[in-house]
Amino acid sequence: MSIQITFPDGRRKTYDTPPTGLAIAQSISPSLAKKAVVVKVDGELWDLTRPIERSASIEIVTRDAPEALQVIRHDAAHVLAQAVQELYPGTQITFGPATEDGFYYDFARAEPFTQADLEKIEQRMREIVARDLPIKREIWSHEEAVKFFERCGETFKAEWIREGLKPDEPLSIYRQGDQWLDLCLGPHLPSTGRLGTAFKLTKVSGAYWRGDASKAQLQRIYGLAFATEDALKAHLKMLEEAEKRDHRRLGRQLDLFHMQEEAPGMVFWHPKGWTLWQAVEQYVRRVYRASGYQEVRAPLIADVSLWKKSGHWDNYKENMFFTESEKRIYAVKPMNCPGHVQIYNAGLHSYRDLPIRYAEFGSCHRNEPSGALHGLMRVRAFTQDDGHIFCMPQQIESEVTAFHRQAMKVYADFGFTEVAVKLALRPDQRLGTDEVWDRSEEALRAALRSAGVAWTELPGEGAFYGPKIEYHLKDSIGRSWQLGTMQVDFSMPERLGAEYVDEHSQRQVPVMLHRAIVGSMERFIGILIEHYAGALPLWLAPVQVVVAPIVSDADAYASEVTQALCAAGLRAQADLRNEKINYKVREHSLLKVPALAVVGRKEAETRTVTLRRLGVEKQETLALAAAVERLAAEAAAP
RNA sequence: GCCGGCGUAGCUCAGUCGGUAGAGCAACGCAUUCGUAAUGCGUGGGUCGGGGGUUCGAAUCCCUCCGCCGGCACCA
Repeated sequence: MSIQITFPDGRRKTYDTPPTGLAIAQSISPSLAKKAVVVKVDGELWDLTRPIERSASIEIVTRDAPEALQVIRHDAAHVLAQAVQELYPGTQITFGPATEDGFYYDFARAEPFTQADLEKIEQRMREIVARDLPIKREIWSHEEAVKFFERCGETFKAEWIREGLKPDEPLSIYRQGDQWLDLCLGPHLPSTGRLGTAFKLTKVSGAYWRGDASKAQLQRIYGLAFATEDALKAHLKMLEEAEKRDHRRLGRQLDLFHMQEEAPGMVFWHPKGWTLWQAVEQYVRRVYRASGYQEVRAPLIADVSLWKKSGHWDNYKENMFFTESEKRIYAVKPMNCPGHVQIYNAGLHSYRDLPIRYAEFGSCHRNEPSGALHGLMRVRAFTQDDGHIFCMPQQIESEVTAFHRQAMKVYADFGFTEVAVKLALRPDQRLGTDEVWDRSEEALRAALRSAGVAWTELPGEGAFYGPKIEYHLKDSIGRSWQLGTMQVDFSMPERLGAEYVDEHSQRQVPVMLHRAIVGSMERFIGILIEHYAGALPLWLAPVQVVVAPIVSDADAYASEVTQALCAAGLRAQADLRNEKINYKVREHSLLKVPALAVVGRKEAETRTVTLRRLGVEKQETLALAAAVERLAAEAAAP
């Protein structure tokens, strides 16, 4: 028997007996063996202790390699599980994967874990690391594994093996020390000591068994884990910084909006916040016009009969608000599409008129589950930059690609470049035949293909009336939110009786495209605030310039400067309070005002202003007219 | 909706063992006119999220409702 191992540099070595990754590393250098985490065998990550029984190319993965992190994190989850079972006998193990910054493990236990428990558990984890228990991989048969876990009272594990895994496939079991083991795909570190100390348990929460709300609720423990202490520290620092960018905190600090108990999930916009809103709205309105949309406005409530016809009653009523008057029941609109179809239906349309594009800053109410609400990101009352395109099937692709280009331009104008594109496919609860869904999904794929973008697909996540392209952006703490969307809908136009007359004088049903770029104004503004940490670019800033006199002798001139700035279309304010300039600079800096125009006696005499930009200590003194001109030019919307 | 945590002045927060609520900032008043991130002194401000209970007495203990926060589920 001869096994040929190829190294990354192309060198080869022949072995008589199957070597392990650890042995190979050891033969290269003891320090490499010490740093080794796993071994990559023909591109696949293997345990260092697993014999390599065939010729292969290998690469030793050390703890500083990016692939090492997921192994370290996954190991941390297992060490957590062992610690919990040692401390709390009777607790069942379920699943515990690595996450983006650490790991979690779900346990079945009647008593929830407390913060004090977390400290004890983390302490025990450190002990398990110190014990440096060997981690060994074993292969068990399906039947053997089910029996074993049932005998131990691990009913969740046993259920998973019975229902989630194929009976004829052998299973890998990882034994950690003599006592503890878990079913796992691996790979793992050779021993618990290699996990290191750069981990920290962070939070507990509930989680449903197999992600299903109708099944048992488990106790999830989350942790962070990194290769080094420094990396962990850096991550904690990052989280602290992210908290300062939180739009809920900044919304209060910058006096943009508030929410209160009487209107959960609904926003009270303050003057400054509404100014920001208007800046965004006016920008989007220009986009509407430039891309051939006609702006419309539909009622906020309509008789339920309309929502029964549209399919919302059957598919969406859990999320709708209702109201009643004179024995009629009305629904508060959760979407704008049926309203736009009514406007479309008010006239007769020729195929020559298509595509017809309607747009609306559509105010929608959705009765979202209370636990889903989250600042401006997830609300119950929101306004969409909604639009519906009525077109013929052969026009779908060009409409979708044009929309895509427009959307990417809008995101770039607001400073966003990292937009994730996803394609959400047919959900279980839906309208229309499979054949129609095939067509709709393929139409969107074709458009994305021709736009030349990369996308990921999300099976089961489409709207009940059609598949959708989703545009996602991340908030300050890395949560991803859907902003824009483009959806193909072959169902609703027919249900609501939309028609056009084709070239043969025959009535046809148009296709409807649902689209939004910023998505919800609320969510978009939340993302904007976090993206800029409150320091909005000049064109969006609620207050663009504050004119601050140094002495009251300059008050009159300061008012004149303010008027000149306002006359040039700038949002300018004078700060005539009897405060020192230091105080004013500090306060307006904290309020993230992008430009400060300081005027003292000197400026008043020479009719100049001294400009100071947010966060920049260097100042520049220039003639009043020149300053106005410069700021006005800079404040122009893209 | 589910699990857990939290709710005290406009904001950020303290409040011990159940003994009748406090700080800083902000606000207001007075003084100060000052050149780039906090001028000084003084004053007012609270149904301790709502309701109920235990107790001689509740911010504090118990029940319940509401909201918020973290996660899960949901998310056109």
